[in-house]
Amino acid sequence: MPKSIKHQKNKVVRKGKKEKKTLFQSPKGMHDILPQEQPYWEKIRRVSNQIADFYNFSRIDTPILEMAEIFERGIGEGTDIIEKQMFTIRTKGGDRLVLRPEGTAPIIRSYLQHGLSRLSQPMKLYYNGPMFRYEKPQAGRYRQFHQVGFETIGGDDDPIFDAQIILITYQLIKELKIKNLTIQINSIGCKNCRPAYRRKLQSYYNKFGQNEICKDCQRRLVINPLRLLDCKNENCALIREQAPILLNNHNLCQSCNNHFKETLEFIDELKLPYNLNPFLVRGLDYYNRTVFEIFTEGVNVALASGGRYDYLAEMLGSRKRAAVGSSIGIERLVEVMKTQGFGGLSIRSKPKAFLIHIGEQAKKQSLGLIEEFRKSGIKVIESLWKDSLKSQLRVADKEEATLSLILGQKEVFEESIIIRDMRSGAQETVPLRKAVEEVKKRLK
RNA sequence: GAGGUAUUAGUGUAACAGUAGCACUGCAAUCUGUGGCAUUGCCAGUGGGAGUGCAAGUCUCCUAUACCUCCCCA
Repeated sequence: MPKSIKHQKNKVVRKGKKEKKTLFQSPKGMHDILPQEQPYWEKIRRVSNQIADFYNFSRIDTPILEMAEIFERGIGEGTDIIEKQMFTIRTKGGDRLVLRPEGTAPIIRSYLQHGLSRLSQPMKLYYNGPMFRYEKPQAGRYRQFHQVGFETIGGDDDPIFDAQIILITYQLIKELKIKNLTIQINSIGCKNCRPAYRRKLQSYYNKFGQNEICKDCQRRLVINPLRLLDCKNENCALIREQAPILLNNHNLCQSCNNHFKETLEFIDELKLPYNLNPFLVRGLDYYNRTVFEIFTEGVNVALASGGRYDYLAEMLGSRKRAAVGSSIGIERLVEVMKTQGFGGLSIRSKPKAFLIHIGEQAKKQSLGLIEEFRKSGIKVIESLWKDSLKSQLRVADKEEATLSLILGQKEVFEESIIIRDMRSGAQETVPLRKAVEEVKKRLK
């Protein structure tokens, strides 16, 4: 029989037998956080809680959904986040709700709504939760992602608040043993000086023809001139070299200049590794003055970013209130922790003892016996579905139990139990009613 | 939103258009009262859909997802 026919047969048989089922997947750009990844997340939660507690930041949680307008007013109509990246829901009552694309605007909304400005100022708040942006996913860029953020709201605009936000953001990342961090920092001025600078920049770029400036920059020139400074195109980079810079020539007004200078002085004092980056601009409209991003070596996206946003409260219908904050991308941290070999993380505590049963009677008593140990705070695990002593011991070994407790037919009859030291292999039979006490003694 | 690459058991990988293999993991037996080692066996796979062809993991198209360069951003 020729091969070909045989193959054909096989194919028919295979297709006839198996109807292919398409399994469901998580939505595009949205991921499960599996048990083996949880230790990283738990570590980040723990470190951020500790840092927040030490620096006296109180936790705040706001809804996942907010009125769309909060972001439209705060982040800015011209930005990608608003124009293309919001998941929008229309309620039956006609409200436009969105899955929050970031955490700061909702917090200001909450701060204003609940009159937190009447408590002692500044209000120091932190949050940790999922954010949503409808965009094309890539490594380090997801449709659902998580941020931890710190906000200092109210009081005056003392640059020491800027420095403290930068410090704790930096320390949080450092605490996770992420190496070679650098802080990029810049000041983007205020309502008084930025418009003039923006015009200056526009007129500079307008000197160049369409052939000299890339398409993106031609668009930026109209929509968001500050972003011109950010372009990665080679020609544009050349042009940029001669561009007016905010930090020079009194492009920043006197008060912004002083504010930035003082901020840097505090950071110098802390000896944080920063670079003055006059080309750093942020995509969100609400920023003014200090802006910063934190990077680790070898990753070209920021792990964290933030800045001052004194106008946000005003944009949301209140009066101007000094505020500065930061947000940290948890997925990006996890990714770096993995690649930089942050090992040895585990959430579950190692079991102290492992209960092995042999025979029906022992199996019947085992759940109750484990409860005795739980009451005494001793972690006892088991594999009660397995019947053979061997396989139960094998599991005990794999789970790295210190002791094994063997309850067999003979022991049930005698009301005793065997305690086996898993390292030495030494074992001893003790009365069952003294089991907890004896295990405790051996665990010391 | 624009271009590009990839997708083979749970994981990591191999296969010139011609028998889908290996390693780890898991399960089990060797060994129904003593683990780690070992041996043997078992479970499990070409993302989905169409096309070309005697024959498709391999070629073509569509689709889904992931990733890369942009846009933008945590």
